[in-house]
Amino acid sequence: MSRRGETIELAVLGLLHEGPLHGYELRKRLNLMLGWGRVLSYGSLYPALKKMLRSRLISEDTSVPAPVTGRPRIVYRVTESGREEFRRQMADVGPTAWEDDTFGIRFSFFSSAPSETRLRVLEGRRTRLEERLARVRGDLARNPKKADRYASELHRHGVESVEREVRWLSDLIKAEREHQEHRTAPGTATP
Amino acid sequence: MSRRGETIELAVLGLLHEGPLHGYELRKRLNLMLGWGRVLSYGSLYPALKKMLRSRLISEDTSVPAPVTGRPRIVYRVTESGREEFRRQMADVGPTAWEDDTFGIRFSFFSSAPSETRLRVLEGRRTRLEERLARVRGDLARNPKKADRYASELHRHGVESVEREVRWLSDLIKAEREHQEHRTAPGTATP
DNA sequence: GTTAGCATGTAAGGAGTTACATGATTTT
DNA sequence: AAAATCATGTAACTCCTTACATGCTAAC
Repeated sequence: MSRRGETIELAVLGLLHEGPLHGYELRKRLNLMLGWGRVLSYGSLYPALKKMLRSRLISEDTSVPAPVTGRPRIVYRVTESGREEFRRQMADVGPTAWEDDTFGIRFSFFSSAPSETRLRVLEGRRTRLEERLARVRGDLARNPKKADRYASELHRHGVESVEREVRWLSDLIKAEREHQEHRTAPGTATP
Repeated sequence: MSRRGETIELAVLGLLHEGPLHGYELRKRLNLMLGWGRVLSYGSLYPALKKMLRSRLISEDTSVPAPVTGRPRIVYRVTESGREEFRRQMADVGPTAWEDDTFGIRFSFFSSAPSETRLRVLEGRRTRLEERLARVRGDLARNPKKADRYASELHRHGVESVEREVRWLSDLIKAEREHQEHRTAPGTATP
């Protein structure tokens, strides 16, 4: 169910909010952010930047020479339309917001999202993970002949990892709710 | 670094070792095995099966009618050359063996791999994860201005998850070594 | 009667990788 | 003298997804 989607685009938009950057530097930051195994290639980043230029989400500045090699370095900035797009995407609470690839990126920029959106995305993510746990457990119950040591060990570890993430999300949701509650007038909560 | 690679092929080969299966059933098993978010589409499975037919890794049997719909159901079997290929891949100890997508599949079929290979793959995987931890920690040390609550919270959780997986691997490695030691003559271990 | 599950496929397209191409500077 | 880091790109390709196409049976 949908693992696609402009992963890089949102991350670039978010990073450029903190200040202008050139491609090479951008890739390093992106790798830190997407981290955990994914190493983005230039063949993927540069075409993505060109595409974003064409759709006016960012603008380029070729006039800055690189300090180390004399070569012209291309510095990118978010445009106003890019800022709008970023805001729009960060306020989105559709299913794509809590899928594996996108969740991490959105979470990284959570400070830029309204508290209400944060809560919805966290809850959506938790529900998705709980659905997976339910599915795996159901399949396991219907298919109890699995005797292989390694296959079941992998399963056990997988389930535990997901359960751990669910607990992590629950803590964050709780904190987010408490934060919301002392912003709204106490005693005026929806009954 | 390389997340591609015939992920499905190895999994299909492994599953068919346990007995012949048709596409629809194969997809269900595959989804359980790759689990955790990945839901394989038919548009991905059927062409892969055709390709494997062409390269003679599997053979088809069209003569079996489906019990539920009367429609002809296509049952696949591993060929001898498929078994060879599976053995070859399961004995492989190159870097692809411990990358994210492939590691899980190889691990699932670890019973079919020689104990030596298991040990190498587990150690390779652990080393890979430790390299990632080192890289992330290094980047963090060089870049200490990260003050954003959410970004650093995500990082913390990521590091903890990877550390957990490293501990899991260490336990498995230990068990695998003990298993090897009581197979080789005791007291003859390499000094 | 309509939803869910069984069952197999194709065509178009997206997102990203690998490999190639180039070249300067700094560190080992 | 070699390797690493800086810096930007293109072309070909791969793997996989989405959407489409078809039709039957069982359960609600």
